Parts: sequence; structure tokens; C-alpha cells
Amino acid sequence: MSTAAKPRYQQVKDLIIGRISRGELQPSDRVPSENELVESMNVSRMTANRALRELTDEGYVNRVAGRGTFVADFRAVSHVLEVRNIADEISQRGHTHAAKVLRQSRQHARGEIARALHIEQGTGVFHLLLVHLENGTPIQLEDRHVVADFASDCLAQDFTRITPSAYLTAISPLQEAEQVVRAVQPNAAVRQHLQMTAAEPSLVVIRRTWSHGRPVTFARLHHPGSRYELTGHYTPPGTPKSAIDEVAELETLQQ
Amino acid sequence: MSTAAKPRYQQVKDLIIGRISRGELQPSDRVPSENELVESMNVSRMTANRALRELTDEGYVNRVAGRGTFVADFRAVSHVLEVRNIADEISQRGHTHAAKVLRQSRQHARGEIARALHIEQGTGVFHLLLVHLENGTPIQLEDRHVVADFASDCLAQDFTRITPSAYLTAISPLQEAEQVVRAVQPNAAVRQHLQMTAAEPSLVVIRRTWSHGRPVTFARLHHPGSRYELTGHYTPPGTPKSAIDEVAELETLQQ
DNA sequence: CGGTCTACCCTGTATATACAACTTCACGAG
DNA sequence: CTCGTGAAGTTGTATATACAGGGTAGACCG
Repeated sequence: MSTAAKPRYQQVKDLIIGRISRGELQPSDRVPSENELVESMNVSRMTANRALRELTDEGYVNRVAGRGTFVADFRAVSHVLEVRNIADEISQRGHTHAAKVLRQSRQHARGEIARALHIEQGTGVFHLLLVHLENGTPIQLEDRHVVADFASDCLAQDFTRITPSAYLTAISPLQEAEQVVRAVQPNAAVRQHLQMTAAEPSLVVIRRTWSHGRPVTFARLHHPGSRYELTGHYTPPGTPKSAIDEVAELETLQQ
Repeated sequence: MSTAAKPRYQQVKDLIIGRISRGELQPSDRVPSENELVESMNVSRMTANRALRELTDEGYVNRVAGRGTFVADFRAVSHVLEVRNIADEISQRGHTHAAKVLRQSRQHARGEIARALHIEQGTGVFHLLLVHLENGTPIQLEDRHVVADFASDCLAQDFTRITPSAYLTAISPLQEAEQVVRAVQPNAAVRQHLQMTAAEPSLVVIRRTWSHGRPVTFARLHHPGSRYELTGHYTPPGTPKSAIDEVAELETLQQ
């Protein structure tokens, strides 16, 4: 470990990232101002400025001239992979979201689930199975496992009111995610839950999410191919916001 | 147009981005040093430093202490976009890539294509249709349209040797991309080209890519659901590289 | 001729200082 | 009570200066 080598602006960044990661600073909380950092960390204002400016570019914080610096919403960070809450997605389209909970139980992890979550066989996990409805029509079957000691009050949640995804990101910031997208022929059970016709394919997203360096949840999300699509928009940092407004356009274009 | 409003570091950045965009500066060419910019643009060295540092973060240039600043390879930029070349993807798996060109012609854009590329009906576009094979098995049907004046030598290319994606990124950096992923029931033609069974669903990626602020290519990529999947990995910037090695793991895990 | 070493240019970082513009809030005039 | 104004704090930008360390080429020495 070389502690001396790190530049001072990096030390300032690390301090603030650390506080955010540990949850001491929550989204929309105020981050120390440049002048406060000058005092507390014995750096010049330019150094504090550089640290906060880079944290802005990296999506950790938002800055408003005259007001201050604030921890960014984690949801906003995820343009790269589009890890969005399905309830937000639906309400953004102006539709109503509802959920039906099919299972909410504590189990012992075995086989595939234990390996995916890097835990011993038999470790406690919560198993959630629910159907998400957009304007009453099912669009997602969520089959999720959560490491038990990460979210001990999981059984007490009412997942018709808050989605598992929203619940989990509220507990702790999502730090890393990995997903696989497939087109598959669904089995009868999935087809029935999603009210799909016999020939209709299913879009499946398998997602694993890390928090504090360990996998905490493993989800299989089934969607009816005719009623759901994934969209993504990539802009390298620093690109002038030329065509941001056109994001939604392709969807209508392609019907 | 407000010329006065722009910060000076932004003016420096724009100057250099402009030279790169116009081809005056080619990849690995030397960019003016900080001190040269101090002289030629009448800014302080700190301002020139900020401009060049941000261009580094944005992938335009590379800097080496003691040597200088150099224009980056375009391929490095497209890596940021997470839009990968299928040939690279395949060879990374240790397999061999081959392509079969079904069509390579110049046409007049109409309807959906013209709207997607923001061009007038009847404007010249190139139409490419090819099948990509992994170890001899078809895994992608690429149906792509390219704005003609963006890639005028498109008909002269041998797309069995260089993929359209690699060709396009070599011409100019891709600055923005937008994609939609769907699971669909393929029609007979697609099924035949990809040698798919009757019931097999298809994973379709529809992608539009911008360069220099305008859409330049529009592609529809069909994949056999049983032989292809999309993977994504998301790490917030600044996260210590904890589980990078585990990226490939989920794939084997889920078979 | 060959090797070494120094001088020069380059980036990387850090500081002190300055001014402009924005936001909030409290205080005072009407 | 209301409106306006100004003070204080905040970010955003710009400059001059300084020192450390990497890289290279050329001068110098053996």
C-alpha cells in the first residue's frame, strides 16, 4: 500500500466517494463546499474544485452555482446499463403501474442461486416472485433472490407499493451490475403469468447486482416480446447535448 | 450564436476537436503542447492544462509526461460507447469470424430509413445485408443503411475482411448511439439466413449511430435466440476493480 | 567512436489570488 | 405587511507561479 503517492485531489475525491458508499451521505444530501474542504483537508480551493468537478463528471454529485454540491441520485447514474426501476419506467410513459406478489419467502440457497450470489449452499435468501402490470397488462415477471443478511426486513415489505428494485437501492447504493439479455421460448408457467400467446417469444434479462463489493441480488426478468423492449442511449462524456431529446423517437419510429 | 459566452478552456477544446474532426490531426499525431497553446491562444498554462486533461478523459487524446499529447485512436472512443464489433467479440471468445455479403448497393432512402437518418426522401444511402458466422454457424444478420455522403467509398469495401462497424469507426469516431432490443418471432427469410428452427425466437437489436452531430447509420441486427445473448457490465466510475474478472462467469452459470 | 550525463521540453500537481454570476436570507424602507 | 436591496456563501472561471518527475536529444568526456 502506498499512501503517500496519491495526489491530493484524489484524496479529496476518495473521502467523498467513501462517505457516499458507506451511506453517510445520501442522495440529495449536501456535500462539503469547496471552502469547507479547504479548511478540513488543508488543500487549496483549486484542488477542492478539481475534486468536486471530477466527481460531477463521474456522476457522483451535482453542483449548482450559488447553492452548493449535492449527492446525485443513483438512478441517474445508470445511463450505461439502464438499470431502471420498472415502476418509474411505466409512470414515465404516463401509465399506471401495479404489482401482484406471487411469492415472498425465506429459503435456503442452493445450486445455481448460491453460486450466483457467492454464498455457501444453504445460506438464507429471500425469494420474490411477482408480476408487474402496466395499465393492467402484465409486462414483467420478476423472479428475484436476495441475500438475506443484506435486507433483513425483506419479508415485511409491501412490494405492491414499492418495487423490489426501489427497495434495494434505498437500502444501499447499487455499485456494480451485470446483465445478460436473451430471447427465449417461455415455458407454460411464464406464459400464463404474462398472458402470452403460444408462439410469442420472451425477452429475458438476467441481472446480478453488487453492493459493497459482494453480490446481493440475482434476478430473472421475463417480458412478453410483443409488449416490452429495452432501450439504451450512449453518449461519451463531454459530448454536447445535441440529440438528447430524440431518445424516445426511435420507439415510435419502429412500430 | 454567442461567441463571447464560451469559457476559454472550452474554446481550446473546440479548436482541437475541430482539427481532429476535420482530419487535420490524425490518430497518433502530436497535439500542441500546453506551452504552445499558452502562446497561440493567449491563455494561461492552467487553462490549457484543463482543456487537454478533459480531452484525455473524453477519449480524444492520450498524454505522456515528458513526451507530449497525441490524438487517440478512434477505436478507443467506440469502446466507451460499449458498441462492440461482432468480429472482435467472436475472436475474443477464441472462435473464428466470417461474413457472407448478401447485398451491397446504393439506394434512395425512403420512408422509415429516411426518417431514422434525418435525411430527405430519396437521398443516397448504402444498403448492406450480411450474415456473420461464428465457427461457420450464423449468429447475426446485419441489415444496415449508411448515409451515402458519410462513407462515399462504401461500395469499394470488402466486408468479408472488415466488418461494416469497424469500417465506420475507422472513418470517424462514433459520438452517440441509441439502441432498442427486442425479442421477436422472425419471418421466413431471416430464419433461413440464420438457419433457425421454426419455433426459435430472434433477438433483434436496432441501433442508430451519430457522428458529428448527425445520424449516419441505422442497423437492424437479428440473432438466433439460442445462439446469441447480449451481456452488459456496469460499474460506476471510480469503483475499485473488484469483480471485473467475473464478467464472463454468468454466461457459463446460466446454461 | 561509444558511452554517459546534462539541459531542455513536456506533463502532473499544488497553491494563492482574483473576479463574475448565482442563490438564499435577513434586514430595512415604504 | 410587502417589496426590494444588499450581504454572505457558493460555484465557475482565469491567471501567475512553483516544484516534481518523465523523456529525449545533444553535448561532452573518455
